[in-house]
Amino acid sequence: MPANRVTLKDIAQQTGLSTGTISRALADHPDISTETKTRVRDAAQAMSYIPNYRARYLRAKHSQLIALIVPEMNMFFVPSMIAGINRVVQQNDYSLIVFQSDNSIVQERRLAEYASHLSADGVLLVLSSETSDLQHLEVLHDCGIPVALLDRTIETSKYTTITIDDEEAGREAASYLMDRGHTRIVGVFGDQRQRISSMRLRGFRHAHAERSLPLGDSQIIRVTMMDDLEAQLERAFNEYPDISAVFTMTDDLLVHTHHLLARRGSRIPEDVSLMAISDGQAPSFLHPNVTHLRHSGIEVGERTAHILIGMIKHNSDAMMDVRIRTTLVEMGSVADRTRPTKRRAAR
Amino acid sequence: MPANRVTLKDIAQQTGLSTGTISRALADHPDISTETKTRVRDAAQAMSYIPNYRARYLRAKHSQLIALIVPEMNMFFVPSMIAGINRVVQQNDYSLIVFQSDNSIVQERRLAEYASHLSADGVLLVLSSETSDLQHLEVLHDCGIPVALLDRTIETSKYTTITIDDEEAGREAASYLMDRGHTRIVGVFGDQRQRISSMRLRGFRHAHAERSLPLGDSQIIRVTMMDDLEAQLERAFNEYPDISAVFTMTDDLLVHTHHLLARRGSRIPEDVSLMAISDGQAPSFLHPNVTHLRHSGIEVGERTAHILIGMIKHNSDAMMDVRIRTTLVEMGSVADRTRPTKRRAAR
DNA sequence: ATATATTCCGCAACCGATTGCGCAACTTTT
DNA sequence: AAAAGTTGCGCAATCGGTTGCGGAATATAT
Repeated sequence: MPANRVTLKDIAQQTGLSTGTISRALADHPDISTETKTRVRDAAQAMSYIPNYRARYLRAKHSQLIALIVPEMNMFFVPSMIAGINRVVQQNDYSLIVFQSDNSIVQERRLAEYASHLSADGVLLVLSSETSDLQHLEVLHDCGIPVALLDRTIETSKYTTITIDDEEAGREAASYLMDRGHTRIVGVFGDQRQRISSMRLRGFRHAHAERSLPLGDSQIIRVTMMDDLEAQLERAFNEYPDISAVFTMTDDLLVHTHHLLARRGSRIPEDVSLMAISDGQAPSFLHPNVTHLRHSGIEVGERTAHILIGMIKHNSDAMMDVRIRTTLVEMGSVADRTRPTKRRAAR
Repeated sequence: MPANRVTLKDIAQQTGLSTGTISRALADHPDISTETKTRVRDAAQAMSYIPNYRARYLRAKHSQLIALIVPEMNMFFVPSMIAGINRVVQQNDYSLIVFQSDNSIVQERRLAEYASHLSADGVLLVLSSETSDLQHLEVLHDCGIPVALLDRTIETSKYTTITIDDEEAGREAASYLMDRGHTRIVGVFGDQRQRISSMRLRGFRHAHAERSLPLGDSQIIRVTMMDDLEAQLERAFNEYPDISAVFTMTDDLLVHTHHLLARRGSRIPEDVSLMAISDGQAPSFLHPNVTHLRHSGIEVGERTAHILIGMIKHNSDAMMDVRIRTTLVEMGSVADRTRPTKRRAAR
């Protein structure tokens, strides 16, 4: 049953007033007497009136809608990021509409257009892995819809971006390990076409250069297909018997690497130390807990949402480039090789 | 810059036609000549026209919008469920709008109302843990908006529900362990106010009853705060030294339990076997991989979306109760105690 | 050449709510 | 008691499309 919705007109008929009056009464407009207001409100209640936002926002230029486009619903990071965004969005009386691009630029374009069709007030975008330029976002720019890119992005001077300080995180992770006497470290990185990967790798390289440590090709693992990881790890361990630590760039890579290390019988941290960049969830349920540079998905989400809403409210077109720093969380997956005895103190 | 959007009227002015003609031309209406159509399309293209869906759907009674309300963005299950929903939704030219209730019934009510304000064509709902009755959904029912409850739900004869066959899964898990000689099993369950928890526990109990196996109170762990888990586990192991297996009801509980078992030095499966109900992600990156009864989040999402869209299309008010069966995935975390030698074959 | 049928497009109402303007009725001022 | 000011509400335009109906221009039939 379609159950045709009650409209202002229906209430008007019922109460013998005009739709304009009903509208104002419901909106608590000062022009309407208190008496009428309560009468209207009661009638609306009784008839179970439901406002039609599509109609309302047809006149207004805003829709109170913020669109988020993510490449995939990864189990790591994305959920907490969405949670963060959602909180801020709801606090500011917006609604979040989530789209998934399936890592396809075609989809991404389609969704960006769709967001404009819905007249979203702003768009949050985590770029798909296929995306190498931002032309398809001009639709939004043309409509005057503010856009903020977060997490996975590419170089741009046009759009506001909010990212982890990826290069620094990569450098810090490697340095942390080096400080503890690890000189041969395997780095596990993602697809190099993504800025997040190349930057973290750059930092990793940088740390080696700073200390003039050699860095062999096989020490750097670039994972495009997760299936390749095992073979590449084996190759690295074969080529460099002195490997004492592994660094993984993301949670995804961490859990897989952790599993492969366990399978090959490497004890952590006795045989090999492990370190990651993570939001802290995966490290805390792996055993032993994994020392990592933490970036909170919630924080990234919240800050991004704040920034976007700021752009909407102030109609600002200014471009920002926000880098969020990571914090070190030591959890016992890294052995200190500078000290002769490496037994961990019992607590 | 607001950059006032191009409307049909603008194109009409530009081309010297009427808005009605523009609308029909863009919609490929047979009344319009091919020549005019191309002329209009070119003009629209040149002026970078963006249709306004709010206006379009103001007349139509449908919005092509499906709302999903989840209690939280759990890292397990929810992401894959959303992915499944999203795929079907997009395939059918709907858009998915995701809301998060933060496990609060107040939020849930608010969001249900909001969905009606947006005139969503359908609502998908994973109940919050606070929800004990479904009164707050009547808004939707009154508007004729079809609703489907999935995953976490409560008993209802009014709304369509799509769930895992929870009781059967609990029974099967326990039976599987018993078949392998485990007679003292610890079951780790969630909040008993949730149907999903009580049902899985019921199945667990049922399996014990079937074989007339004793089931002590401490064998059943009910986790409301994750912090309590460790103490309860310890108590169980102290009280029943013959515990040989642990069953966890969800991924969440699995990873925490796995971590606690590792910390207390229990080897899996030599010392204690481990089994779960899961969508298969967590079991595959824990070591050893965990044998589990698998329920695909994607499948749940897809089937639910299909059902809801069916309800929308056929304007059906019929209530369904769909149970999705789980499938056993053996991965080596369960030892067979019925055989004298328990060494696993090397591959 | 007149009548009938097509083709192609414009007119205008409509969806549901918002809002500027105007006006009657009532109150207050002089 | 007439003028001025308030109060409370209705009228009607408007947002941006969609669509039934009608009608002019052209093509086809008689």
